[in-house]
Amino acid sequence: MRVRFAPSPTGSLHVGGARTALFNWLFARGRGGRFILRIEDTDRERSSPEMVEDILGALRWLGLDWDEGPFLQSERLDRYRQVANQLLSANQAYRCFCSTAELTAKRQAAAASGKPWKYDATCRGLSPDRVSERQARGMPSVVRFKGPREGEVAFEDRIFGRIAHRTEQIEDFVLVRSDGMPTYHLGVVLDDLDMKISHVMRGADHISNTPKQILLYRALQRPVPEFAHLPLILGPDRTRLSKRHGATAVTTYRDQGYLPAPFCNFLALLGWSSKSEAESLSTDELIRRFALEGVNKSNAVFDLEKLAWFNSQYLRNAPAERLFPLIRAELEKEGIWKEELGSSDRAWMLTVVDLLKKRVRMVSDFATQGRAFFADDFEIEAKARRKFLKDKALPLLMPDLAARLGSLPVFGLEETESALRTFAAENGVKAGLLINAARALLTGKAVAPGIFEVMVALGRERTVARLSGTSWVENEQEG
RNA sequence: GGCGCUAUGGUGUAAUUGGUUAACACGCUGCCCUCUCAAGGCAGAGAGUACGGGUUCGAUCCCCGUUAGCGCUACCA
Repeated sequence: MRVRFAPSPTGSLHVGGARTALFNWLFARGRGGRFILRIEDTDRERSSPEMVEDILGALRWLGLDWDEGPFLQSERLDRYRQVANQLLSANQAYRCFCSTAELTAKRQAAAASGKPWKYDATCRGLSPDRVSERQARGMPSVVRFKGPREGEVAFEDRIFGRIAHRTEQIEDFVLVRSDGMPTYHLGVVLDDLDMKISHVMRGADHISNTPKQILLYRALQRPVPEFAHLPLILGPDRTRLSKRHGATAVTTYRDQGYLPAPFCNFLALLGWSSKSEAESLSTDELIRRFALEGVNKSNAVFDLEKLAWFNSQYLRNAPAERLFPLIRAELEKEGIWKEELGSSDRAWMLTVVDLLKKRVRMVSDFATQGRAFFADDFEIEAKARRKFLKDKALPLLMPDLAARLGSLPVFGLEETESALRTFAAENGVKAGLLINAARALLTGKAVAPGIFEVMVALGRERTVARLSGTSWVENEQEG
């Protein structure tokens, strides 16, 4: 069993492409097949090497490793020309000299009068003499497939079932452009043939192209592979996902702090169902369960909320150890990484990660939401001030509380809690008032882990320093 | 316009391939817990399966039509 993913490098890898790649990969990994990567870069204008790099990078990030390739179509040009010539001499293709201008004029005329249009096969019957005469004159030409004029092309799609077209509605499509480059149709079938692809799994936007390709297989007298077309991924407005809908490139999800495993998990469930109750599945489970039978036919809407949920699930359940390198990268990005965190303070760092991971949605949140744990310079966010630092009694109470905590013989969870609560009782205020004020002062946030866990994590020294500091007071009085 | 495909709560999907009070997850609402926010627990709203016809004792499931959406209709893939 051999499958492939064949993106064209005209843009970065988008979520639809990633889903196609993932399905192919899951299919191969689940049944001992080979996953081949091929780059369809025959469109010179729109393809670029940078995009090839982007795509490879995105696939690596997703963890979709390939067994063969990447093969570039631009390196197989001789092969396409050879077969095109073979088709030409077998009278299964012909040279067409119609100019783009002529063609578009005809097409527009047809459209204007509401008539359907397909290439009118003007050059199909050209005599060999005329052809060589025109070529001698240097007239540019393309090679068109000489399709059958009657009959039917049908195939059994593994997902959509039987799909049939009448051949007369298929035009004589172009195989080789006037610049000598093959078109998509020639490229795919030849590559899939040469690379011995057994299952062609791709987006449903190719479903109407398949009959053309089958005609080519027939002309070449080669067996047709299995086809499995995948429903498309749409934006919230049910139109095809595009930049209009926000982020479509998988690298932007990577950069935003999503993790590959939950990202794949989410993608896998777009158009496919494991038929199990649990949806949060590891990559291994996805591999084990994936089957073409579970793929459905209708297009799916990309739901960011659910993706975020998968991500937070994964984060919450992941061992701190595994998250460590990712968080380190985020801290470096924020400029608050310190070498000790990787050595002497490593164990401490892991406990902080365990503390934070339960209420985080993205990896980047560790560096933003959790900044106060790793750095002493942090802002107290406006929301925290507003919610927790307004009380007039606070400027007097907090330094005293700090002193009380500072004098504790043991600085643990229970000790800090009972110290704070008795302090509150002595001063006739609710513990919550002090707790929340401490939250703002210690973390700079209105949202944080349990306050005594925070204190213990920060340690006595930093806790006392932050609680007794008074720089926040003036700001409050102004506001 | 032509051709093709699809159609279950707001979203993703289920429903022993004709027999269920139409299920699960995300999201949403309320309550509990509580030091915030999550998480967790509990309760709940939300679809009668696009619409209309058939077939059948019985249709989410089979057939036809309509509508809508999507795809293809390039010397783009």
